[in-house]
Amino acid sequence: MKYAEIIIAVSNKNVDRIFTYRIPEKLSYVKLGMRVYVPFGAGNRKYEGYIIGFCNEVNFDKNKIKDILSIPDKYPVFSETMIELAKWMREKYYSNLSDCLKCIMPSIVHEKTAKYAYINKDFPNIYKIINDIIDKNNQQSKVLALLNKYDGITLNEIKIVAEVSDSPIKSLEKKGIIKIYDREVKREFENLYYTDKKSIPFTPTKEQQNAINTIIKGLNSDNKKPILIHGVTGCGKTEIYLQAIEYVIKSGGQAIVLVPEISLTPQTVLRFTKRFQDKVSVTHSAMSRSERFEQWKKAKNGEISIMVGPRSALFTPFENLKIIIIDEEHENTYKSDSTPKYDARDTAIRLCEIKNALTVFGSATPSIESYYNALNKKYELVSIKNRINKSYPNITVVDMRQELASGNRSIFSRELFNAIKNNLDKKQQTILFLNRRGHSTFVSCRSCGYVMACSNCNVNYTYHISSNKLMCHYCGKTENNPSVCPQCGSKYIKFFGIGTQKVEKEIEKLFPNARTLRMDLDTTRKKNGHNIILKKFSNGDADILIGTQMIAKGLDFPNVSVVGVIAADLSLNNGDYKCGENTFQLLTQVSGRAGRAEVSGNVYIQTYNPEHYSIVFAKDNNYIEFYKHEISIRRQMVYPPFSSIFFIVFTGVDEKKIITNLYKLSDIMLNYNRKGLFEFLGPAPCMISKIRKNYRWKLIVKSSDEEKLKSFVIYCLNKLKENYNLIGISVNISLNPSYSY
DNA sequence: AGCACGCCGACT
DNA sequence: GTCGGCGTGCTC
Repeated sequence: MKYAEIIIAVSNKNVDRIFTYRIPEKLSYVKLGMRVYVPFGAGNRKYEGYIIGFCNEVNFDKNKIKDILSIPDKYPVFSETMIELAKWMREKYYSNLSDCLKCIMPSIVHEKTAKYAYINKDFPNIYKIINDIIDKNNQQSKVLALLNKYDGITLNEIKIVAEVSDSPIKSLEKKGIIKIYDREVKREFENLYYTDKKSIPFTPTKEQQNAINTIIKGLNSDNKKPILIHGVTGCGKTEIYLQAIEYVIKSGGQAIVLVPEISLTPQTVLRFTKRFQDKVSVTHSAMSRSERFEQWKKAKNGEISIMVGPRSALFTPFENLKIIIIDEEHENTYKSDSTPKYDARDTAIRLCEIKNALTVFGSATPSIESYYNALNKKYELVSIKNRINKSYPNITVVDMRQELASGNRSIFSRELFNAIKNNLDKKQQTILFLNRRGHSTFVSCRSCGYVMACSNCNVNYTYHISSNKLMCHYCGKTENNPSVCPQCGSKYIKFFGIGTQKVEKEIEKLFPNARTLRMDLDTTRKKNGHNIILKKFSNGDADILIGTQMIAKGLDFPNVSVVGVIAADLSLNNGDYKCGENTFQLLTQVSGRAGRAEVSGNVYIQTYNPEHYSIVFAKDNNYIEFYKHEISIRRQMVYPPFSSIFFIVFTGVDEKKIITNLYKLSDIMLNYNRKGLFEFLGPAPCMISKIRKNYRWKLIVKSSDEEKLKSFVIYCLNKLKENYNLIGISVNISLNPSYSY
């Protein structure tokens, strides 16, 4: 072949296409999927490129063709399969091919650099020159004023904050007033997982055997359907995975196991390393790039057969991939929030289609979408109803309205208080859970439990301290903050806002002798913070563990017999159509922490909404009834899976500018929505309406036709870009995001 | 992304 | 007229 078809490693829609280069004689060994360096653009600047095809003829001016410069690696960094997968991701997640390929490639090869600008202090009389330019009040002065304040920021930040194109920055560099350097972001690592004594397969229960048989049948079928294993907590799902993988390995196949987050599920991960020892490799976020690259090479060379890791482990280059297992399928960590915004579940299914492999999802509380797919025969459903050697905890729902009526204004109900007290006396451990997710506060009545909600959206209002107003974060509607409850007239209607620190202080006040540990974003920020806290707690160095949802996941502490949910309402009212689902999943998970071994468990769920379906069905441990209720709401409100929702987010320092342009976009969309195929909500401020001086507003578009929706949104965005100047606005779009923006 | 081209206003 | 600054369009 004379020419190579190359994707340039530049993240920009304008260059998101194939460029053809000549293969020089000395580089004739070049292979598909290799990285290359090529001259590109008028300056023949050296760029990285990826070979995605070859050809002998071109249909444009041959004089334009340039030669490939060099090949940096000994082997291809992705296979034909991965190129196909990347092409699919480009379409599905509205991104460009180079970003998708970068995402799939081992991370060692794409150095993460950013361009930083600095004031050139070696330049004679530099500050006099700077002040002269600032006085002239031109584009360059904006750049310099910014650099004067924050020396050494990225070019991207300058462009956004100072609202300039790159021309004035370039001019300043040419004059020698500023300098621009590439700087690399580096990471440290620590090896946390090692192979221990080999574990031996258990004899499966009837239900486990049935699940294993279904997987084996699926593996041997030509027409593979994804399998959803819906199994109650503690039903032995991991053993099913282990035995299915055993089968795969025996027939020479390879397996990928995705887990939500390694640091939060160490016990599950150890089950894999114990069973398969050096055949298995684990990747996690604390690993260095070179360490991960080692694992990548081992996988490529067939030295390992199993990869356990977070969603990025999906791109492990196994030649004989036969199965992808996604544990805790409902977790939102399976959706990426950086470009390309892929969903590991859809992407796994696509990869399995290409590879003729089998996808297996597992969860005690499957996502509504997945269970819907299973009931509609898109997935095969396997249900496991019995726990192994474990009884269910006793779950008590405590009505906090009655506590208030009885004069108890503490954050602990009398029942939970007594349970903690007794547990301390018995020297058993307690977990207190507070879902402090999201920064928003909602307004509710402490007498009757009424929650202020938007009539348009069936979504609760968010309280804005600055304006003392209620606002719907879906459609933008505002209302005054009521002084009395519209339902019962009580004056105890106010916004909610307690955090884990407050819970810790209360415990110290009420139980001065109790030893407490707090686990949340603040206490785990430092390296290995999770493990230190968890180890202390499992060693019995503390009586009470207080934490956010990070303590809800698959942890197993045999001595924990009381679990308290301080305010189940916090996750019920986060202004998202998924909040009912999230609450049910969270309560089920948290309850699973109590009484896992000999000790029987008691769970106390404190709430102002004891009759809310998410709480009622979590108490009864009844996923099926919960699903029926939730799916009827989704159908009625036309939320996923009955529609697709596009979030368009504008971010920028100039709030007025992002709002006016988002309204312009909304006008364009309304104008082109002649057939009424699309439904709009907003513009409205994002959940977190300002991050690092950048305001964030969103527009939501809904439709039952995902393909039409996608092309409509892209078409309208292009119209906006053609007619208005969007400098200083960063446009972010994503489909059915898992968290509310 | 980053380069050249061509337009435009300010200044000799 | 000329020069520097700035937006725009193209890149195998």
